[in-house]
Amino acid sequence: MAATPRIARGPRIRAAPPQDKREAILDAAIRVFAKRGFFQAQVADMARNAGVAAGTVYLYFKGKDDVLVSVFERTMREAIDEARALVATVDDPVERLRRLAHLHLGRLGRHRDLAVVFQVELRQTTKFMEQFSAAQLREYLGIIRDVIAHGQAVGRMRPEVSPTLAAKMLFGALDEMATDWILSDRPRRLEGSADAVVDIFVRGIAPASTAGVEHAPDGPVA
Amino acid sequence: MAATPRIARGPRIRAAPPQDKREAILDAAIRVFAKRGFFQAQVADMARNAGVAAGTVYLYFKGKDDVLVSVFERTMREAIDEARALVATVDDPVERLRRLAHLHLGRLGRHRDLAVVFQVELRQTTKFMEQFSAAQLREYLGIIRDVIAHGQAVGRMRPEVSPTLAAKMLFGALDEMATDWILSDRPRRLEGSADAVVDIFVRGIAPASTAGVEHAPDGPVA
Amino acid sequence: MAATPRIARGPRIRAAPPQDKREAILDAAIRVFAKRGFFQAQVADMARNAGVAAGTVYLYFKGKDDVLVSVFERTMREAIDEARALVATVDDPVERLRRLAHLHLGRLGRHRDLAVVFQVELRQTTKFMEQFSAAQLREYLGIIRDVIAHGQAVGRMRPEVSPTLAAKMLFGALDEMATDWILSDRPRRLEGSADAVVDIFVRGIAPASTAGVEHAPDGPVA
Amino acid sequence: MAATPRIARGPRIRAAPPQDKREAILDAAIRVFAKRGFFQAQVADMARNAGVAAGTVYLYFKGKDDVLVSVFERTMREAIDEARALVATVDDPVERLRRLAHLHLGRLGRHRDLAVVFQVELRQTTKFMEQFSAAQLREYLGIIRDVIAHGQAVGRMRPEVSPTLAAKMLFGALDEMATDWILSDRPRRLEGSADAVVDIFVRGIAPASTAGVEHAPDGPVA
DNA sequence: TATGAATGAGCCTTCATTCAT
DNA sequence: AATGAATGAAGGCTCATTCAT
Repeated sequence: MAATPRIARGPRIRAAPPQDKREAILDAAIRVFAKRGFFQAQVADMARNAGVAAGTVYLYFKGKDDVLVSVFERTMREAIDEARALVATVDDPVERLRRLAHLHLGRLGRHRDLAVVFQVELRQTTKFMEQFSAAQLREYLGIIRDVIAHGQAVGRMRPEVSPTLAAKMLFGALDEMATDWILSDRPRRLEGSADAVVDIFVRGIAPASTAGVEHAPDGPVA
Repeated sequence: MAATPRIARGPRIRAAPPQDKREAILDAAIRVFAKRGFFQAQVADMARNAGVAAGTVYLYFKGKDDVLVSVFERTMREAIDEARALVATVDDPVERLRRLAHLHLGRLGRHRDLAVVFQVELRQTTKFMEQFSAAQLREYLGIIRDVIAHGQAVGRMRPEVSPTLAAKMLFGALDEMATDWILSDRPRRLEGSADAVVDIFVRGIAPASTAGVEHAPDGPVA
Repeated sequence: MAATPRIARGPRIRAAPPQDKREAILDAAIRVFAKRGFFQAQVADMARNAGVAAGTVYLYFKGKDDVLVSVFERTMREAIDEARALVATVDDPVERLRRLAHLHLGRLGRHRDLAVVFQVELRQTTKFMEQFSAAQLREYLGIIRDVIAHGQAVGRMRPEVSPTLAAKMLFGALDEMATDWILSDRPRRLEGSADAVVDIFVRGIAPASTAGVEHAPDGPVA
Repeated sequence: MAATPRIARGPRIRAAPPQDKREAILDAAIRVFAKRGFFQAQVADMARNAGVAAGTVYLYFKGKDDVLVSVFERTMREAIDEARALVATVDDPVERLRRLAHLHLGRLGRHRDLAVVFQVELRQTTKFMEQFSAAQLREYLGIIRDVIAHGQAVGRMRPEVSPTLAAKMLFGALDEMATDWILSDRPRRLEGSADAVVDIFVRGIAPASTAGVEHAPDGPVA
């Protein structure tokens, strides 16, 4: 979303076809992983869901593991790109966090299956994930960390707080909202928790002077 | 703790034995689950690790699933009991949270394998966990929530914050510390993050007036 | 049944005890084999049913197989003894067959579980039965065969019929009645089929002259 | 039989294959069941015998049970079809029974393994067979019963005999021949007993007047 | 004798992956 | 590129049997 519009340069012959199936398989995989869990999911299910034969999966992926990793990477790439684009657009540190939280919970809230895969399945597989994609997670956390560090630099956030720890803390808090949302039955909107979480968090890392000062949730910040 | 000193006499023939093996299997299971992950763990491994035959596992558990559930339940029961005992001992709301955080991270930090199982394996299996033990998780969260609600009642915490949401937020933040600790290689102490997390969190939910005020860790509060 | 009343001679010290359990296990085995089938039956079930511990079974039997063989042998011994006693009492060949059929179907009809074991379980296990107890089956069939041969000798049965084949035929016919009775739900009496079967059979092997002649069921034959 | 001669041309690419393996597995299963017995038979053996991998069995059958049931059903279908065809061809009631007996014993005599499975294995498994295939057995018996009932209608058989009981009796007698043949070592032909059994049986249910009268085996009856 | 906890060999079944078509 | 029938390794679970008590 909000992807940098690719300048239609060059012909780009043989555009979509080959990757159509790859995408279809990834989408099907998300559904199946969400419903059955990674280990219980069968490659044949993914294939059927994607409308291809089981063998075809192996034309696009090295194996079942690779499909999961690819789901992770595709999503993280999008998330990172969106987060980067957001930071480039908004200047106020607090507003940046607020919008990042909305982005995060919004994405998961819109794709429940994706949320399940990320909150539930990817954890359990962390073991083999370590070898592959920890870098992207770090990158994502790094964006939050940098926003906080920048906030400290401009005096909007308390300097003695570790930006790294604070970033993890915010991420963890949002994560818990997502996990909780998945496990609960009530059909409330996940994104609805974003402001409250960020509010508490921002107060928590606000400089002593600003504390108590209403941090203008929606005010003319950016 | 402080078990009633058994008068060293009397028959007491064949007293404890039966549960020795059950505990041994649970401990072994934690090690194996931590190393291989639930689905890749083999019952035979658990048994070997516990020093019993594979079939013996089935004398104490209904199956592999039951072992995992039992690990969860045993640990949660302990955690809940400890948390309850703590709340009964300490009165200051902020101190309660600080001590709960130490308890939480301390326990996981002391048993890395247990931490892995809880942060990684139990997530992925949430699916079948839902049916069994969601109640205990809710109970644990409920303790935190009540502490916050009480803090609000006594004016130590901002009343417009949802105690439920705040509890999840704190839990999620601590959780992320644990997950991050597991995935990182540096041998720092997990419990070391407790104060920083609680500090930010407590500031985040502090009443406007108290913000910035040092939250007298052990002072004569109650 | 109708066992020759043992003259109460001698003290018979230490009478029942030792074999009480053996008998109890055999009886329990019949019930369990009938309900679950030999291969699905568990030794532990038999033991529980007999009111003893699993290990006790091995004090009286070499193993599960031996229990089945013993059930067979105990029953066959009784059947053979009864059949012999009958033949010694009755002289008329036709009446002998009639009474043998009643004995056979009566015994099975009275103990449905025993019938199930004999008609169903013992067949499938014939393989390992061959090695043990084929002899007793032959002995039982031999009694029938001898009755027929005697019937031929006294002119009551057609001489050109093979007594061996005829014996098997009668046995098979009775057997089918039992099998059918087991599989059917209707609570009719198994022994009720005895006369009809024998009637047809006896006519089938009757000398040409006697055919159609009522075979004087109980009349003064001998 | 007498398959329509396929014109030897045309594409006919990949015509039969799919069921080749299924049939091969069924044939192999008969051999293995005959040799080891159902419960002792291993799926892997069946597969090896059929020249396929173990997993392949599960492409054609739901499980081991299903293989046995399928053996039964395939054979019964053939037997019933043959019996029906025979009845449609022959008119004389006695001759019908004679030919049915030959068919029955001939089939088993030609395939000793099949005979073993039918006489031995299928009995012991009657328990789970009840749920599946009792109908076909009844159908088979029904054919015999109808032949007898018809024989009574045309005055060739005694009317006071129950056709159902008589059918079971004949079936049981033939059955015993087969079982006995299996257990015996002598290499005599099983089908050789057919005439003798039918002869006795037919005399047994013959009308008083006809008794003793040679039952014109092939004469112009119908 | 009797017990029953413990053993561990054995096997059915699943399913990721391959490969001939 | 696509298919899907075939493969075969792998592992959870059962249960007959043993043996320390």
